Amino acid sequence: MNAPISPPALTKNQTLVFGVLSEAEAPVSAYTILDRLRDHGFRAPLQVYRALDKLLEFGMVHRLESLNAFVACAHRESQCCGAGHGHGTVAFAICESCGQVAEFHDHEVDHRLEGWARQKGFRPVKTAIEIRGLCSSCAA
Amino acid sequence: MNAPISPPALTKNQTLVFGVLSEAEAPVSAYTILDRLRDHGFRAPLQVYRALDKLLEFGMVHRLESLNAFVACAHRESQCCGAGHGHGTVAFAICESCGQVAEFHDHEVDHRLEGWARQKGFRPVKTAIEIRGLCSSCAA
DNA sequence: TGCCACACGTTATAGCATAACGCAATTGAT
DNA sequence: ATCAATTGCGTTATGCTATAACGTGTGGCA
Repeated sequence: MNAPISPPALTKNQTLVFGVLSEAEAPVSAYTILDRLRDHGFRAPLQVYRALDKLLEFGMVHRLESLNAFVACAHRESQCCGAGHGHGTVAFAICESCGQVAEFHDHEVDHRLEGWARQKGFRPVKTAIEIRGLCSSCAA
Repeated sequence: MNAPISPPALTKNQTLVFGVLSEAEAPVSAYTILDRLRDHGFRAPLQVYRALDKLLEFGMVHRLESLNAFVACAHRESQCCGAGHGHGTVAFAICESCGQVAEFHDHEVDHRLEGWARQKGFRPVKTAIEIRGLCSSCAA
């Protein structure tokens, strides 16, 4: 369930924004994206936010709530969950030293959170799991 | 582990800010807190943020990352985990219709996330789990 | 042709958070 | 008692994040 909308061809702005996120080594804020695209004609925040909205809708990027920043989705064509994706909630581990983000998901966590919701009659729409800390390199 | 610092006597500003959060039925933004305390002499955002920083440190309030807002901690003197608290990560279910927030924790979720971290050598500092959706009343 | 949906561009504004300065009160060791 | 260190406080200014509201252009399609 909760499958992202299938990605149609991207528009020019969407392509540019996705490109910035794909090349980045760490989450990027909307205003940083704007700055990096000034040479491509970007002038206003809305150009970025509108592209981001669509990319989020397509499931191609994630928003990190605790950072107010964005990353390209790291698990396209990926590992588990059988055909395609449509995995459950994605969790993020964010290194506060080097900024790198690891993306993963865990069925058991999903089940537990779903179980709580079912029991309480809460209908989940979107779940954020973000672990801030130090990655193995930085914790050494 | 991760026990909040024991709460010393609160200062005047901390008491006022905590009062606003305690009486609120839903998360409150820093600027809303400011507005509600203008009659008590609050004039600037920093008065609020400084009090919030301390209350967060004492474990008396939580910040909701996906909302940029704050709530009083709902599980003082509480249910599980044996003596006192010192529970693990707290999760929030946030109703996007009525704004109410339910606070809970789940050991199994904690264990799974800790397990992932241990396996990856990631050292967690603070974890946010926020489920946005509709509460049972609003989903009806 | 006329309508609709959608992306886009621009200006303005709203909302969230902190830097940097200086003063006042408290504590606590000498 | 006094000095120094710490902590909270107040103020001004600034920066970062996000959206409202308006108008233009383009492509599909009855």
